[in-house]
Amino acid sequence: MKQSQLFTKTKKESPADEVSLNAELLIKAGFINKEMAGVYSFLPLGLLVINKIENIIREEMNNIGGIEMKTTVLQNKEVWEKSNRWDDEVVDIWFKTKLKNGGEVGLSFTNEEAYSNILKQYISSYKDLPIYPYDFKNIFRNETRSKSGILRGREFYWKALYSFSKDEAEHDEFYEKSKLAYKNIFQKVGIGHLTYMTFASGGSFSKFSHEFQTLTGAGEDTIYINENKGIAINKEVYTDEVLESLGLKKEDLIEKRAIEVGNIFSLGTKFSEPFDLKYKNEKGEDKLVVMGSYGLGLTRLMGTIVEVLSDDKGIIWPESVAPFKVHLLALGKDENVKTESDKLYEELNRKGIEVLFDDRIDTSAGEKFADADLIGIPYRVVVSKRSLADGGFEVKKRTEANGKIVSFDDLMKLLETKN
RNA sequence: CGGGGUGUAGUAUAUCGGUAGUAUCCGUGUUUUGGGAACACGAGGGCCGGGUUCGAUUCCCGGCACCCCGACCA
Repeated sequence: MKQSQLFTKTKKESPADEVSLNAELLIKAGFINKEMAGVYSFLPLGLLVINKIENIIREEMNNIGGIEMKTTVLQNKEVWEKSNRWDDEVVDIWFKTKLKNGGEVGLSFTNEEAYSNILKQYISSYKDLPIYPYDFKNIFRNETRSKSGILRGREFYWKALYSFSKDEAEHDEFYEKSKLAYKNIFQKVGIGHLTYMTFASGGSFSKFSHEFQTLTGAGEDTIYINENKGIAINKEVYTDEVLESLGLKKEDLIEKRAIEVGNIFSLGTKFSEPFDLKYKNEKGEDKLVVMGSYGLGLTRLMGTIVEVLSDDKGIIWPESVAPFKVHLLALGKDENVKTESDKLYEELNRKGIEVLFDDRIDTSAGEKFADADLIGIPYRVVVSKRSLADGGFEVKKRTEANGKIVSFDDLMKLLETKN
């Protein structure tokens, strides 16, 4: 993409109405636009990042048997009454509205009911199980206080998978697989080293759930981590009994602030009962389906990556989720610079290497450098009179202080290698 | 939901009970081009409603919006 065609512009000043680092950087760099408190649009650059994250998650979910679909945002009141979660006294984060004909609808804040209701039509035999449907969708929660930019919004984008298994054993097997898939996801998006699988409360569903918590001061949770074992305990279940059952000792744990980037739950028959979600086993007996839920907020994950990976100049995207792999800067109005940078741009596109080309004519070198640092694309390639005189193109990683001059061929070789 | 704070050009801010200033951004022109270039000219502003006052952007009341702390958080 040519930067001259990208309508977003970077901002020099930090927004006055945002304090959180993720919102500040993402707004300054032109990834998101604030619509109201806790509600953000994703601009071209932001959408590219979300798409990258989405594809990583999709790949991992498909690997463990997930099958993608799409549930609706508008929710049927009657369906939620079955599980007793329509009442505002029970769930206080509903956005609800009226239909013109007088009926009521809600905007989905989670998907258990929708999936249970749909799957009831298709599950009737043990031969139909297990199944693992999931979707990516926008979710709405009427939070009394949204905060921290895109870390806690009223509208956000998430992935939710639900497991439908014949029994506890089959459920447990998938549950363990999902843990590994989640670990892979966080590893791939570049925050694996800061993300701990954390024992947490299972709420009203089960004794425990597992959260994936990324260490950051911007987080909302306090967890106790065991660095050697790579696991943690949420403060909400930090008791002697739990420590003992997990074989952890207090003296090996360190208290940290963290943000929950994913959460997996065993649901048991909490939803299959009210929805009468049963199947016939081999003996012709009716059995309740055993369920699990596996959530992951993509927008929160994107915000977390920014919180954790940036410096005083801007964002430092891991290559796996960066909007582009290469930021190509053409400096000056020299004809050779134009010719060579155009040529390089075309060649990168031809090879399928994602590139943002700063082809703006009247923009100074300093401004282009500052923009490149702020936007945070992994590789910066400079074409200028000076670089050409020195023998080619200057390439610099966002994480490095100084670049080096390389020839056209060496540059292509470098950028073609998979990391 | 409890507490605290803030609303002034697109953005960031200053001052002020009496013609609202600066930077940036935007437009035009000239000179520039390796770390947010320089000069000139130009365009652009007081959240909404009420009150006090000769006069309110400023003071008072109400509303709305936004931020922060806490509560909450499948």
